[in-house]
Amino acid sequence: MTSSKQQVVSSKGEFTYSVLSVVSGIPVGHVMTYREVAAAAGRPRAWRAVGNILHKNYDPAVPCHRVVGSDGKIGGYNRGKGMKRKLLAKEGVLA
DNA sequence: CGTATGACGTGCA
DNA sequence: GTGCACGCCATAC
Repeated sequence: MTSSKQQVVSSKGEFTYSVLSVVSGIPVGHVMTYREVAAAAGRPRAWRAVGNILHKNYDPAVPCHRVVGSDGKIGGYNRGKGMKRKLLAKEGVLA
């Protein structure tokens, strides 16, 4: 395969790519906290950046609505906090 | 390049 | 029980 490196990562850090990958891999009916996602991405101390990444990431393939705070509380959502809450309730994650 | 922010988390008063 | 302040990482401007 040719040589050199291919920039398969869209111009973003490896950490961002991992976070999006992990979030997109969350099964329906299950939620992960920002801390868990950051840990799964390889930076258990970067949950703060995870929120930033999701906030800037408008990728529909990333169910950021399955990512909640440590209290299982909804933080925010690039499409509307109400929408996130509705999606969680629909999946049975939220009462 | 450097600065400031951000969808947070935790501890302490 | 509640509120305030600090710390941490990465991104974007």
